[in-house]
Amino acid sequence: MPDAPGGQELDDVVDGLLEMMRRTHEVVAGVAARHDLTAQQVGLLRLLDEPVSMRAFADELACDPSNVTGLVDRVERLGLVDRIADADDRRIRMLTLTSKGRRLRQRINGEVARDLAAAIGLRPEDHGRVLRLLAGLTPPHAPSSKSRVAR
Amino acid sequence: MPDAPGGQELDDVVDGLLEMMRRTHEVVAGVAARHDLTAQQVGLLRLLDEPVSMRAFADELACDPSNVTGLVDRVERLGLVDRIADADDRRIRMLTLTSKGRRLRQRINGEVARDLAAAIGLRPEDHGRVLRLLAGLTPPHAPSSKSRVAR
DNA sequence: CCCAATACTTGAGGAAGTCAAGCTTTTGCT
DNA sequence: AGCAAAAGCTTGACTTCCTCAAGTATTGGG
Repeated sequence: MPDAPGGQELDDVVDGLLEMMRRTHEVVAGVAARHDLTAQQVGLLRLLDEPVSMRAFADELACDPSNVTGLVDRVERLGLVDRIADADDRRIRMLTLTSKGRRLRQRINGEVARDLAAAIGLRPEDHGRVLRLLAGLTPPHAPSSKSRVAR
Repeated sequence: MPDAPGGQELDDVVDGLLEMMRRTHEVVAGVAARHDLTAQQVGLLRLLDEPVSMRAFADELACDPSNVTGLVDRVERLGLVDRIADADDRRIRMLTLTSKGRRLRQRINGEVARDLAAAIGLRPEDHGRVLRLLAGLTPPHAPSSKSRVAR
């Protein structure tokens, strides 16, 4: 028994979370496919509520900025977002939903919610419990300071 | 107001779940990187407890069999799995962990559990609550202790 | 005024995924 | 038995996602 106390329980929790992650991803990919998008493109739409610079977006995604360039290239080609030049700083391009993008985002958010609830068997009376749990977990998020990550 | 009752709550739950899944994925990717693997390769190791045919594995991953070919090519090159010919049906290749693969799997499972617990602020006294929740949700799978995958 | 840092893009390259087409082996039908 | 269909796997072409290194344009501090 080399396990720390609660090791078996922890393993079960991990298994459950990973299984849930797998299913969640399938749901998102399914909704995406229905609209001829990829899961990442749906993620981008979900994340993009108000305009954001490419840089900030890369930070949010915790990925390289050049990745965002490609991501945005593709959704821009679909007419879902625009790169709007910032008046004060001409280096900056603000990602902005087009009206088409805004409409699609709305629609997709609804479908994700519906399908996810169905996929994991989430019933309205569970909402409170899940919310309380999620609030209790996942504390480590920065208050608001721009955390600059030395890499 | 096209929203169903509880729509706002549902949206919050969905946001929270997706955020949690994002973090979970980061943890897995982090552990993977530490061992010069990709997140999918870690997923493969986690999933591969006992030998399984390529076909069955593709089903488990809900992906095209040709994808499994590539996936396995790469971990095989690393000496983590073998393709073992089935004696009864020579079309079938059984994916099997090498001893090196088995050792690494053990190690990685531990690290994922540790890092995931840290990343979402999971404390031992939460295990029960989370387990109950995960069991209550995600109905479409066998009740499980050691999940029997009879297919 | 200059040069260092910032914001973004480009290009090369790998991993992961899909589809269509192929090969080998098994199975089912008559 | 014999043969066609189906099953299991691989290959090749193609896309997306992702990283790193390098390049361009813009800004801002000394």
